[in-house]
Amino acid sequence: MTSDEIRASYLSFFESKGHKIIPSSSLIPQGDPTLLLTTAGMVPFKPYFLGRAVPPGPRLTSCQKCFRTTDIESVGDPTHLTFFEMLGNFSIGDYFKQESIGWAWEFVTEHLKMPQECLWITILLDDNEALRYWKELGIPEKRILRLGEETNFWGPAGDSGPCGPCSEIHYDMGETGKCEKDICLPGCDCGRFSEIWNLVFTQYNQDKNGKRTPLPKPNIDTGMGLERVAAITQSKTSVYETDLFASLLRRISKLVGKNYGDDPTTDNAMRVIAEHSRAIAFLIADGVLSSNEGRGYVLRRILRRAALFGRRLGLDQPFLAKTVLTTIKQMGYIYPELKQRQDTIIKVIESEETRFEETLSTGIELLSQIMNEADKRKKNKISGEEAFMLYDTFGFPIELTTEVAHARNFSVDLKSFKHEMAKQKERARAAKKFSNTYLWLPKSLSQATRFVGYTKLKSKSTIREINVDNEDVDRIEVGQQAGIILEATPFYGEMGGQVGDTGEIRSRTGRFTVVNTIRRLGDTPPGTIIHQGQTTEGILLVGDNVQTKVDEERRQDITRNHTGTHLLQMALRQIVGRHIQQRGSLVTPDHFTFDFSHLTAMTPEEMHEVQRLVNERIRQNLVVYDEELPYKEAIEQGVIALFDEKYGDIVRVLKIGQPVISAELCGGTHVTTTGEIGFFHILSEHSIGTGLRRIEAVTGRGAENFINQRLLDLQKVAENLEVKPAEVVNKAQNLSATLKNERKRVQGLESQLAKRETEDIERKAINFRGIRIIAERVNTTNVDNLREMSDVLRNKLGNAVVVLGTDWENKPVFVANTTLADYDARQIVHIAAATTGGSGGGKKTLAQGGGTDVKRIDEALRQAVKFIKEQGGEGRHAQPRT
RNA sequence: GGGGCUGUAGCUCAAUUGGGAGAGCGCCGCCUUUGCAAGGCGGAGGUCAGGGGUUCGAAUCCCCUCAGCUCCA
Repeated sequence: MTSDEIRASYLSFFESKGHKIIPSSSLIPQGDPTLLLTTAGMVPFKPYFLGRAVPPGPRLTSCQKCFRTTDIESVGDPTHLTFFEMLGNFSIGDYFKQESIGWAWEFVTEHLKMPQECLWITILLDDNEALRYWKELGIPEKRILRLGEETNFWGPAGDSGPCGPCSEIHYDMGETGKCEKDICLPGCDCGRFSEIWNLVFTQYNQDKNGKRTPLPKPNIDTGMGLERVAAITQSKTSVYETDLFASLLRRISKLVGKNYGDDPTTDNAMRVIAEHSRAIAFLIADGVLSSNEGRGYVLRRILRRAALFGRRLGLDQPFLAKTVLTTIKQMGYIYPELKQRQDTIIKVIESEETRFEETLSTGIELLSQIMNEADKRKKNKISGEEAFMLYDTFGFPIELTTEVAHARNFSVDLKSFKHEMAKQKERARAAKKFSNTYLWLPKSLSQATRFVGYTKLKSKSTIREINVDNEDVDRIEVGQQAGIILEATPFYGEMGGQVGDTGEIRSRTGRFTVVNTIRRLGDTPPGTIIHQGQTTEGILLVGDNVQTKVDEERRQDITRNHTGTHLLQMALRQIVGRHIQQRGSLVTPDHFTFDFSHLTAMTPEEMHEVQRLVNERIRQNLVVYDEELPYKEAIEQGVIALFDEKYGDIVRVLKIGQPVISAELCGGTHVTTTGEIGFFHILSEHSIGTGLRRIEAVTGRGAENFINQRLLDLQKVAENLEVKPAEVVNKAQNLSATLKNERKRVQGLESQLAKRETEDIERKAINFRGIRIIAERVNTTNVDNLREMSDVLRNKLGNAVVVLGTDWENKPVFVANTTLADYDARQIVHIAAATTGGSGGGKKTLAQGGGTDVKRIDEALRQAVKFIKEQGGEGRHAQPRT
């Protein structure tokens, strides 16, 4: 059976058992910020299991793309994978153990046609219920193993939540001859047994103390690895020999010019490249861009690892685009996102691969420097610190350090390298902070708050809950801070980047000022809306009828900015490229930011063009309206959805224009026609990380304020330059050119003056025991000139000690210059500078210094002369230095 | 989120405890010469990424911002 046949047969089998087929969701878990990547088939169904969202049916089945980072370093051996496909069937409070076990057996034996005598079962020690169902199917008890909780109990994820025993089906591939144990059974690591299917029976809820209580409606969650099953049905010993990898390995061996299977080390490297090529293609297709954090970092790591192993096979040119293309070709018709984003995938790979080449060559350069240094000291060891520095700061892989070092008979202290690594990890862990999210979880998980704020900014409602300091209360009085939940509200709770509303809630007896509105975490939209603020009058009670009123002006500012983000995204996609994807946004009353995926900085022309297009759309006064659609239908229509966002089954699609120029899934508030936005202006565009850019912009009143401020600034500049605003640019250009010329002219004049002054001073030289001493105050204010003058004087006079002082911006400055061996310019300048309350230094032949008291410059020079005479006073012969 | 490194002439990079901004290549001019990266002499080109601080004095030390590289979570 081919892998395509297995996939199709699994899904149709469970469809025939009343399951709804759910297409694989993104590798980026939706609505679950705690997970880096989708690691199991059940991840997209978690909200259903937790009762947070209504499933499309009680029985579901899927073939889910999965990615596990834990085994990255192990990839290359015949068994480990980072990317894999997981087949699964799920019961959400519907069927349980008996059906699950029966169907699993039926599918494996009748559809996959696996011989019964090769199949082994494991169950949890005392799970006699599961045992009974397996036995009823005719499986001999000797092939059913009872194992402990470490292998056969699942969850909870974290410290509490749903969990339960599991039961696994293992396949016996026959004696490998490699096993050294007396009895070889499932779970043995010799490779004889392959775990193909895990049936999880979630029947308990575990609380934080570890106490388990039975769930009223237990669930089923199963997972069967497609790759492993394919290996068995195709009678292969490794997943890499299946049809899933065949064409990839063929492509790689053609590139490398070596056969797969000839040499174990080569095979290992080829497997790494094959595995990572698949993973790279799927990660990028789901919107991951290479970066130095989070998912992007996972992508970068495997991409570089693949490139590294390619080098080992002698590939010195970028090659990953080619292998990844093979994957796209093979899998593209099952996962259309691969084909749709092919261009982006190739682009990302190529840029990352060349970047890695650069990293490697600087690393090799640095490493050989280190070794050259060590050679000089007759050492042939690279310390852990050095190896870690190469890795941590320059990204040079430790494997390469070892490799290059060994080639030159150097050893690497791997032990202390690991120690440095552990320290780094500890630092990162210690720095992990708690996010200051609102902690209150309302006790009554009643239905979501009805949001009426799309059309109204005032409404009547009833108080459902009040909370003070994370505890439910019945009433609040003046001055108390609290959170309030209403039956219905026009207040928009912070979501999708749009900040919460402010305003007030009034009852007959009190008034509450809302300073922020948020939503309860973990809810799928629309969620429970919580009004945060303070009682400003009287008292409010649970059950009170209230009048709500949103701060209208502020809301309208927010609304204009929010529609602005949609227009901006439309314009970016049209002008910069279809690959532009929103990665986040922040919409406040005064401005908004829009983050998007893009590899390079935008050009000024692009910015200008985007701005022009958005403003044109505003002037066209297009109608803005929303529609409610099933999620799937919306996606099929090509509506833009955010990757990280979790959407309900029925989604709100925000459209602009007829014909439509923009359609996005969005829960936010918007203007009714684009003309209301007034004006749009981009404030800045900059990088927020590799492949990520941020645009900051304003609309409406914000834009007006901004433009006014700019015009005012321009007016002031014009006044200062004494020209009309229109002439400011010319004037400024002229001024700076003039300034530059003037500076040069002044410098020329000053050095001319200095030259003349030098001649005057030369005559004032004192003769002293065969040398000439000059200690003079000069008019030149420029320190450079002072230095030059001293040079000239010294050269002209021959055996001379020159000290010059001047007043530079109301501060004394001194230069001492001599080439005579008996005099130290540093000491001389120090005496002079100290006299004026400062200090100085430099070289023995030329030193400079300064002080604070300009009135003492002359005194300082006298002190310097005195010092010089004392130095030379011992009658030694002064020797000119060469 | 927490670290490390880098930013100096058009390009590649120097500049020792803080004390005179440099080299090579490239560019312009002149001379010499016609042979493969020619030679000689002369010249232009710098807000030392930007801002603030410490200091008599900052490319150099401290803080912030920007840009790039990199590791950890």
